[in-house]
Amino acid sequence: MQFDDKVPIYYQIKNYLYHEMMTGQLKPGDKLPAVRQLAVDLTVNVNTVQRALGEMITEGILESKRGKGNFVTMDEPRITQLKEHLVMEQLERVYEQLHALNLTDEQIIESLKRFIAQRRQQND
Amino acid sequence: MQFDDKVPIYYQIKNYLYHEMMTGQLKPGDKLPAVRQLAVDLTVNVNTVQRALGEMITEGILESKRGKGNFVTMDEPRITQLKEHLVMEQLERVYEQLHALNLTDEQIIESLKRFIAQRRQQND
DNA sequence: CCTAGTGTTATATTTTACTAGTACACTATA
DNA sequence: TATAGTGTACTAGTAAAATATAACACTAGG
Repeated sequence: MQFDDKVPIYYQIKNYLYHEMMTGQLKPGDKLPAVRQLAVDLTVNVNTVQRALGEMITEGILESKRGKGNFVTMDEPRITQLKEHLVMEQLERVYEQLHALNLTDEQIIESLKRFIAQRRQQND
Repeated sequence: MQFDDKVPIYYQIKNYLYHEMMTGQLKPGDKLPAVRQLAVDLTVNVNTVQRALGEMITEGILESKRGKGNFVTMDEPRITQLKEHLVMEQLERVYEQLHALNLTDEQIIESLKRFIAQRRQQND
């Protein structure tokens, strides 16, 4: 896994795991790889992995069973709820920032549309 | 001024000054308050102010005249260019994050629209 | 000239976030 | 009950950010 120096590794690990869950590669009830194994796979320290998992456990999205492993919660609504929360967080941040740059609501929407259209042409 | 612990103070100072410029409270050619005055106003150290201003000078958005003060550049296209750059930065970040949460391009646009609509009802 | 006001630079210190190493605690099972 | 596999906690090292303090450099005006 490639890490971006601008943001903490543990945060990127969380994002990675969120992504696995949102794309269904990690399903409710699934067991995660052992923390030491994850640490090896991601070439980071066990504590860095633990830091990420610890926060997700606090969020109620993972459950840890000492001696057994870490598991994705069976509480599916909790997962949906988390996703919505994460989306809202992102939207609030970008809205606040663009609003601070003196863009109107309409300009914010338009700029996002243009960005995505432009991005499509280039990549996909 | 209120600072958010999650992001460096010097960075928030930059954002504050950007905002002042984008909303026209700081116009091209305007003189900024003295660094020591800014430090007092913002209750931070002179070096922290200098760190923010230094980066903005490197960006070509501010000009410093030793013994006189710091001034907003007269190069208006540079300001426009910077604004576009800042907007793009925000859009790229939010797009990447929401895409990672498995939202399609259309869903991303829709969620932003809904967010703004909802926000309008509550506040304005 | 001298002085007050301005930006600039340098150094040391403190604080905090992040990461790492290591030892501890629990579970299953052979 | 021994052992391998698991999560957890404690402690320390590193780097970035912020501060404190001071000295330096330029400008304008008396």
